[in-house]
Amino acid sequence: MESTLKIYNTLTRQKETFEPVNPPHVGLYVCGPTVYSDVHLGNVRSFLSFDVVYRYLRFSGYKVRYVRNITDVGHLVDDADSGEDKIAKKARLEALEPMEIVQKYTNGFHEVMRIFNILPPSIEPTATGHIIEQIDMVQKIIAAGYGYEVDGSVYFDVRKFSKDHPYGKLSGRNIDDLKANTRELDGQSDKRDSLDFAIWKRAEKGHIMRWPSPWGDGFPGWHLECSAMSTKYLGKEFDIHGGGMDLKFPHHECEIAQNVGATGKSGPRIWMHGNMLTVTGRKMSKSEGNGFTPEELITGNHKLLEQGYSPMTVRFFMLQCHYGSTLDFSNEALRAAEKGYARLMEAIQTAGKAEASNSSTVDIDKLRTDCQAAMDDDFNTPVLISVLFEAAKTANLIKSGQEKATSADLEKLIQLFEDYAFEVLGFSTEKSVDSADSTLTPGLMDLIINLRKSAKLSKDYATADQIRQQLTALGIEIKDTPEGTDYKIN
RNA sequence: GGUCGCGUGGCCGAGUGGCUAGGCAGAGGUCUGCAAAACCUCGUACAGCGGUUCGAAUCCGCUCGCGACCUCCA
Repeated sequence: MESTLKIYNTLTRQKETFEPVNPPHVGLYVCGPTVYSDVHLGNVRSFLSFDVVYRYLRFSGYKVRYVRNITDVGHLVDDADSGEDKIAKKARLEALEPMEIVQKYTNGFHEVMRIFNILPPSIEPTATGHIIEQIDMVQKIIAAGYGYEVDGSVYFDVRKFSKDHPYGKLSGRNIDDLKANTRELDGQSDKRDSLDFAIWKRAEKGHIMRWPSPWGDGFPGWHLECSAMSTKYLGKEFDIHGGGMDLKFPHHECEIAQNVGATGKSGPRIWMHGNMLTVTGRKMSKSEGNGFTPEELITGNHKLLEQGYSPMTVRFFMLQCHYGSTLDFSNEALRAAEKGYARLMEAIQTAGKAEASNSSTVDIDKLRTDCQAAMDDDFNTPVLISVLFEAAKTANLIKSGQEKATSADLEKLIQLFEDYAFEVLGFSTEKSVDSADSTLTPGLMDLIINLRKSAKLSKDYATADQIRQQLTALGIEIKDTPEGTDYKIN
């Protein structure tokens, strides 16, 4: 397969032509959620970005194994090593079993993914399900000389590692700067050096989540799971690793060090980082408390929200921005997206109703080429959407007879929308599907429209307008066109 | 403080040496009994100051403003 896809690689800071390690297979790993609280919009943006990456790779003919983990252990609540496991803490607060917390928020996460039409990954491994693999990796790191045990905990020796291998390349740091700027934290006395990070942590008494290990009861370090699971399912060398920009350092930097330390290989060839969602210029984050749950977004029940927005409106809104740029949330922008999305979907419906001609005045192939070029250029969804709007305009012009298309061209146009709007961008039509009414409604609407038509023909505009008004009140929009009357249920 | 990034028309947001991004809002027009929808036309924007160049929003330098990471975060 000849690749025309270019991807911006954070590691090299440039766009690179995508060449899979083992074509036509592609290994894609994305850092998943920590399931100790509800996902917020910023999380959704990240998973959405990589959903489109996954979709486009598949669409381009690759056989993609997409691994997105569930972090159900290992992140600490407070400062690094002195803290208590986030999930364990939440469990105590809510008087639940840790795994009950994990299940609850995992379910919630899946529901949110479903609502936003984000595809499930090929494998969704959990950290707790890969303790053995993680212990194994710790042992390999120790054997390679980059790990040391202190009193039941194992740390990664960053300084020693950096003598043999580059450390900090991904995030553009050098260890001397880091050293100078590292905060001195309580409870770090076990470490030989403040740059070092835990890969296995001793469980104190009362710590609920614990597993036996060669170093006593404990739990895996925060960065280890991704290294262990990506290696297990995608190999020592694979294609793409994605995640949020905020994971670049230290999380991804540590992952690389662990990979090299344990396997001799650095893991992914390409690192992709999605940028942050901001609210009035500030990063939306859990700690800032400026995010919304998806439910609040959809219902509009949040102080920052002037109204609710449908999941597809949000999806469209986010994809109108490149994944690598920050995207600022605002009601005004979301409302603009709502209208734009509706117009696009409307035009796609229109394409299906257009009449074919004997000849064409439109160039659908050009549109398709443009769509591909947009996505090939580092998944440039905003440009793709702009091309889809051109296609939408084309559809409208064909329908109104200002342009002509053969039936073959109409087919191509419909297929273009099918491919790029639905399959690649993952939009879906949100019409309220009420199966019982779905056959009745068109008949009723024809009846009503014909009544109004009769009224209009007899110049009884009062009646005609009344019908229109009352339909509008019911959420049905009447559209008079030169070809007749159409309607749209909002 | 260290490292990195950003600043585009009323709003959102692509582009990154010369060729219309696109959406929303606004103005005018076509169509219509009217309205809506659809379509057409329109704004001639790139933080500021210098420099490189035949030519810069796009490259370089400086200034101002904003942000991210350096601590769990997508």
